[in-house]
Amino acid sequence: MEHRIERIKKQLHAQSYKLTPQREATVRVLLEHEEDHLSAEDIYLLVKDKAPEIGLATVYRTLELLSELKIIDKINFGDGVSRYDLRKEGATHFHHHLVCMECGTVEEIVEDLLEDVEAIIERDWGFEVKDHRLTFHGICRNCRSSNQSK
Amino acid sequence: MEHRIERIKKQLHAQSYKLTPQREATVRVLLEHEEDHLSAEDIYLLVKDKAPEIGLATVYRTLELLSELKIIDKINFGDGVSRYDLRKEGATHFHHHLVCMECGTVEEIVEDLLEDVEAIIERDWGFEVKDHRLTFHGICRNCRSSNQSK
DNA sequence: ATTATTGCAAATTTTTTGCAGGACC
DNA sequence: GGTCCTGCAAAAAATTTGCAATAAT
Repeated sequence: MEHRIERIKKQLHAQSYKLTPQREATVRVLLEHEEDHLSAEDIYLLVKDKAPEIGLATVYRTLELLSELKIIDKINFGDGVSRYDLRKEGATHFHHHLVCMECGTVEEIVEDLLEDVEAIIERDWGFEVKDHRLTFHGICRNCRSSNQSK
Repeated sequence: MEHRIERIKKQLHAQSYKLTPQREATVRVLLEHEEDHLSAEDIYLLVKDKAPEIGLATVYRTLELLSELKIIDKINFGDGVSRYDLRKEGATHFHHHLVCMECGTVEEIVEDLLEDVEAIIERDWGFEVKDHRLTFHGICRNCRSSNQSK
């Protein structure tokens, strides 16, 4: 945990940004909720516990900064809200998501799975892939088995 | 063009919705701009040419209805706006997109490409895939070649 | 000192809702 | 007559901006 904060601090410093207390509090919330997919508002409320004087605008500004530095990714699951997701350590590509249409759970997939597809895109479309967003919508394992027993 | 309107009309009637003049005007705009990825506001402005008395709220309501019936798909490329994209005729899955980070052009990919990946998701995660969103971010063919000549 | 960063309030942007009036069986 | 649909205006939700005050180097 602490070493991840250190790493992020270095990434900021490398671009001459500072890890201010507000930014650190925000990063800590993101680390502590790595499994979740929090909105700016969600994050704001959680950060307030650590740093009650923080403003919502600062949270937005911090999230934007972290996005630019590719420390987090902004993602949208179709409700009107942007959500923010920490990149996995050392990952160059954004991970994938399985959104259950029944219970709303979001599962993460770290495996690449797109190597072949990206090769085709580069070969047949001449498009140089830098990043991707892949989300599957469907029914998760849990909902499937509870449906069956109905 | 006309037969596609007819088809959509039938799809609406099948769920006992009507293809009102406002809805038809909206669908026509979508058909005429199939290559583009218009926002609700964009669509509103274009529909006003055909049906000047239409209100923005009606456009939103129509787009929502068409989304529910899977005639169009709502998509978000990371700017703050939702965009709407007609499904290709007979397509069961949403098509993919290549977004150029340099010129902003959005290219469409109709080929499935995800069959293998979806099989893995179903097999290894027990997740029943119903639909997906796949967007690649990178540099398009055009920008790559003009970069090279610099 | 200079520059980056913050909190607050106000402004903007995008989308949704309430409701009275019309259209359509 | 009842239901679906519409336009308008107002409201709500999400995000951004301006600016004066503060913190860091």
